[in-house]
Amino acid sequence: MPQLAQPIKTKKQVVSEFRQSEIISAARKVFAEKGYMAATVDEIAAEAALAKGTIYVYFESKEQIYNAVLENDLDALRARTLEQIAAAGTAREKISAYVNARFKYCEERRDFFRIMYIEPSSSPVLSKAKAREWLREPVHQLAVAIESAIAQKLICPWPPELLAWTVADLTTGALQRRLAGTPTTTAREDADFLIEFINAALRPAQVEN
Amino acid sequence: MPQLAQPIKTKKQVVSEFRQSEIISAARKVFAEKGYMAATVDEIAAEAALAKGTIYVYFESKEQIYNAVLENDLDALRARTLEQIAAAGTAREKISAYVNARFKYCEERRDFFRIMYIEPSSSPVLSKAKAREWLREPVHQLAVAIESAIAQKLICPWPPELLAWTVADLTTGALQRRLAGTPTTTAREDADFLIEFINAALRPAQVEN
DNA sequence: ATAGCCGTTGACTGCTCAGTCATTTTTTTA
DNA sequence: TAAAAAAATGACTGAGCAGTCAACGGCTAT
Repeated sequence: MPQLAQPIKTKKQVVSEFRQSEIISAARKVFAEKGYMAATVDEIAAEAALAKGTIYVYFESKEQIYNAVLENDLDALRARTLEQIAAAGTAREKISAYVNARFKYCEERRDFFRIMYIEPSSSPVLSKAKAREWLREPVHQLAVAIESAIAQKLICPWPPELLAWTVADLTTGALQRRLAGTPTTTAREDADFLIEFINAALRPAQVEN
Repeated sequence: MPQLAQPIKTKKQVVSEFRQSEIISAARKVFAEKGYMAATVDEIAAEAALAKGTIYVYFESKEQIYNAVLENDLDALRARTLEQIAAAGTAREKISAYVNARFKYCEERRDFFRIMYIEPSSSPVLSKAKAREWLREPVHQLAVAIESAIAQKLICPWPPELLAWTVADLTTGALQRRLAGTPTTTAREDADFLIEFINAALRPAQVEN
């Protein structure tokens, strides 16, 4: 029985993970189209080119599949957002990085954003609440950067947390609008507008000395 | 047979409308708690203290009940928002009026806003799309006012439509956040922050003459 | 009082779908 | 190549629920 010492993952685990990610991809597509409730496990199985029974070998329930999709994508989105924020220098640049990261990810992962924003959801595990949870850390990072920029009098002294959430709201709102209809503007234009708009609000008030 | 000439509505119609509004109220509550899919017509019936059969005398389907709830409340919200915008003088005041009208209505109609914003929805008639439709007119009114204020050089020349939608996004975002968690700030504080923030972004750029 | 009308009722029907599991197919091992 | 193990399958079951309808009771008119 050839027992290789190195591999941490057995072949079984590798295959299992591959199947899981296949199922997740299929599920993402179906959930994005139909929403949680209207999507059926049979449809997910068909999309994944598997029988329903196979799905239940890798996941315990429809709800677990849904959670796996969300957690998978939310994790990636959060990681990328944090990375971009960290790479940026000033508070203004970090805000810009936040907006751009979200816009970029939204373009790449249309289906995931449909689930998050447009989706007729209705899962027992409110996706809205989950999304907000995953937003907390990036938004907090923005707030920290904003706070220090205020201390240095670089920007207008708005409450940092509130301002950071406002940046998030503006981004979310713009993306939702883009996903809902057929946008007349490019993503770049929308993102640039937001960034300029926020920057305008951040200008320190003219001092009347 | 006493036939009063005046009444336009027959007794039958009055009773019918009364029952419909009773059912709508019950349905609003149940839909806000459970979302469209998870809510059952039996629950709505129980909440309205009626038998399920009676519900189907006044509405054709669960979907029709849902539409009735949304249309009823969206109509009222739009009417009120337009009214407040119209009553305000300057563009800045109109923006202020918009934000305040939404905040006020949200306080009064918690359940309706839950359906709109938090709700695990999943109806065949996407409520998100409906809400956006009903937003169009108020937002357009803002855009018109903004456009003329820009022409008068009262405010910074942002694209009017985009700016108006941004005001809507900020309001929606703030309200969603309030509904999702237990807010640490008062509604007044949140609304005032938004209004000040927007006004700051609208300051005409300092001219370096 | 009583006949007839009409709003109300809730047990019932049919359908959809999540989740199961005995069977079949594929892969591994010897 | 054959036996054993593992993976995949899809027909089936049971539960939940939208929508129906025959029967009921309370009100009105005579």
